[in-house]
Amino acid sequence: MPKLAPKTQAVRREHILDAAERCFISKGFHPATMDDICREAGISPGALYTHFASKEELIAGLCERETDRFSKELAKIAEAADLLAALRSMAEKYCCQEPIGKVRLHVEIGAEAGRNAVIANTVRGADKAISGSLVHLLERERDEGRIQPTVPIEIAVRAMSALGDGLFLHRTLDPHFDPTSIIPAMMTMIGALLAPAPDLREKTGEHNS
Amino acid sequence: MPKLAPKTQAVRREHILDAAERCFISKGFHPATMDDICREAGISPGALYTHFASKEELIAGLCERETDRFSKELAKIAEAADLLAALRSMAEKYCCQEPIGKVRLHVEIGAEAGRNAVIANTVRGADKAISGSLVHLLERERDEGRIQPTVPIEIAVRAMSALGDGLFLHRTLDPHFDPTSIIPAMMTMIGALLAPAPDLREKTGEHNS
Amino acid sequence: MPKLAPKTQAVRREHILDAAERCFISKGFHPATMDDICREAGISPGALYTHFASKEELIAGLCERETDRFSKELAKIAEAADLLAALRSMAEKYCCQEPIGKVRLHVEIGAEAGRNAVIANTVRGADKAISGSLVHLLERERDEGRIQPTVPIEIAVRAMSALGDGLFLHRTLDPHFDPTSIIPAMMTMIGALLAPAPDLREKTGEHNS
Amino acid sequence: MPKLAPKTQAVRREHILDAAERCFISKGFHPATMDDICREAGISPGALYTHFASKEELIAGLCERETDRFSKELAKIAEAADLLAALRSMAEKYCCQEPIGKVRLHVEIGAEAGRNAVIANTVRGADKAISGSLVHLLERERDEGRIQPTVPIEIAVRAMSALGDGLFLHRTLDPHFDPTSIIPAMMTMIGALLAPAPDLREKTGEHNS
DNA sequence: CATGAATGAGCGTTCATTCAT
DNA sequence: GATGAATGAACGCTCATTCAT
Repeated sequence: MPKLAPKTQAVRREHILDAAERCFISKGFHPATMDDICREAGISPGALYTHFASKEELIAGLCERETDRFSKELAKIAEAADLLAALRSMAEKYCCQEPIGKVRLHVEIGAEAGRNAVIANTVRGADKAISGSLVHLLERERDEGRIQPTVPIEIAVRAMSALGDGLFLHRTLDPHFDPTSIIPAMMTMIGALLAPAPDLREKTGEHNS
Repeated sequence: MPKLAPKTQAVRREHILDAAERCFISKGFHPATMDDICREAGISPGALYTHFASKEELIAGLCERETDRFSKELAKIAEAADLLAALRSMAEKYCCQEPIGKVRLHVEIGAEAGRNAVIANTVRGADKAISGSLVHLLERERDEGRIQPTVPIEIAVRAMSALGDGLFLHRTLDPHFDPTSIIPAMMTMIGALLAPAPDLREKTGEHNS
Repeated sequence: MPKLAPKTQAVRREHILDAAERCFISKGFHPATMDDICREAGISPGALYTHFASKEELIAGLCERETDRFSKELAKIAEAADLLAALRSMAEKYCCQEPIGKVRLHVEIGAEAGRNAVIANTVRGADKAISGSLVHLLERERDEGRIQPTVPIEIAVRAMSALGDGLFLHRTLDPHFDPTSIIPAMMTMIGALLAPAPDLREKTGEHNS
Repeated sequence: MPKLAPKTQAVRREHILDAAERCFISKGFHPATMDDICREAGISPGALYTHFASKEELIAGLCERETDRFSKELAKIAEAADLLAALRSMAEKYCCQEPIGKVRLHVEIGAEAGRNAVIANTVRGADKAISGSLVHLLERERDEGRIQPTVPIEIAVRAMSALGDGLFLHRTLDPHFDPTSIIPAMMTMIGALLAPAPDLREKTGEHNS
């Protein structure tokens, strides 16, 4: 019996990942059992384990897929002429429009990464990919003279990313919290980061001294 | 053994909470078992359950304790004359000096809160207490004319808090990440939030239109 | 500190027994915990254990009390002139009017007796006391010529008692079952037992051949 | 390991049921643990739980099996020409020959049914099946003129069944009690029930008025 | 390759009983 | 005598993973 055609393999993987995602979102990472996922995917445990060696590989797979998807959207957004408008779109997309179930799963994966090196590596890889794109985008902007040359880009990206992730945590804790309400404040912060106001630089402006 | 003096009771509770915290920090919330905690505290399961009715009450207890401690430090810091300096101290204290184990636990509790209403309520209560203090602090500053009257305080506090929590998530994901490196950027962002630069308000200034 | 006055002792015992009975009836023998009983009685476990050395002594105590009460009622009923009418009263009292909670407890105690010699002995003692009274009653009836001299009294009492206990089991299994509906049939059976009809003796009449 | 043939499944179930029955009989329903049963059956807890979802399903299974077996024997006995002889056989079979362990378990299940609706339903179903057969048998006898048309069959069956169950309770309480000694009395009672002696009907004859 | 029955260590929690105060 | 905190063995059940078919 020859190996399954790679394409079939990939399709099956996606199918399982879909099922796993639905289960993780609806029940949570720990409460969802491998049997739940098998049932959702309509396959047997043995079949699942030929594609993913463990529960943690399932989240690893989910992370990668999510990163790919997000990177593509990010690339599209990055083509916009106005940087701040593009960043605002990203914030709205990522922080506000993401369904609460995915937000919760995202936080659960973060928590899990703190204890599990395999997951931590995967998540770190995903973060690097996305942050890397952003860094590239900002470097281009800087090189083309659209943002201050003194802006510490890596740090700015980290701060922006932290802000977004923090919003995820807040959405997890309080389902009534409406993230759109702080988009303006976020833009103020981001704007300040990328083009520090001269009058503030005397008080707080360590990052470009 | 007549009723333990309330003080002794409290001491015992603290003792158990200490043991639980050590276990949760070293093994994680889910992997740490009630037996681990009993062993660490040197008591029997029955004794533990006379003080805490369940594993989730243990984290509730930990949350409350942490909130109390943090609130006290916050109060002390808030007495400083210079608001931005005070906020910087807080950021350093909370985002940078917190040991990585506690940071991880903090994120795990956040993740758990997304699935468990009891924990969610506890954490929400803790957040409210701390955010409330910050709101009061900023309102006083505003009333005394030290920050712009147009600043939307609740939102600013939420954004600052999200920024801090996001840093926690980043520390969890990457143990090599040094949070002190973005304190300056954080201060830029916070400074902008509390006294938006006029030249940015045209571009991003929705929050005080 | 001198021993508690015997009377106080007895009062306390009754009080505990009352609480235990309420708990056993409402929750069942196994599900009711010693703590439930302490709470119901308003005393501490230590106090309970000075009066009853174990959970099984509690049911032993309950059995004895019940037997005493029932014996007294039986004695009163036995004074009636008409034997069959008296037996019918007893059947109604014991099989029909007993509240379902007590019926259930009675069966639970029977089940427990099958595994626990202490309880078995107590229950056996209670049964003996009651059956003994009935035997005496019937012997008197026989000696005074009111029932056939050939009736095997011990066996008849056993059969009557089994019939009553069986009804308990049926009430336990089916809460909708109305025991009054079979009182007439029971009386037919008891009547036949005490004065076997000559025409039946040819077919079934071993017991007085 | 593809799906086990239904037959193999059934064999496995029987094997587990056998082990459970041995454990319940030797230790009692509550004291016997799931681990005891696994050890007795030579399987792991997980394997047990693929066949029976809980401890209570195990007794449900035992009840059904017992009912099936008993129904078959009852059917065989019912073919006998002489009704009273058949009933006597049944009484001997059911009340006397049943080993004491099974008798105890039977009573324990009855006690449990008083507190546990799932078990109560199962037992009630089993009772209905058996009583139903008896009712049919007696109706046939009546229709063929072999017992009085006035006999209230349902009630008679209930009374006979209660008598048998009561004997179970007595055997549980007193292991030295010999149930064969009251078979004759039982037959007298049953005989009276099915063909009430005219001379008794004036005194006790409510059931066919 | 798929199947699904089986594994088995381990979980959070309970509760009759004890005994220092 | 009373108190109630403490004990600790035990329980029913779960579930990620394996492997014979």
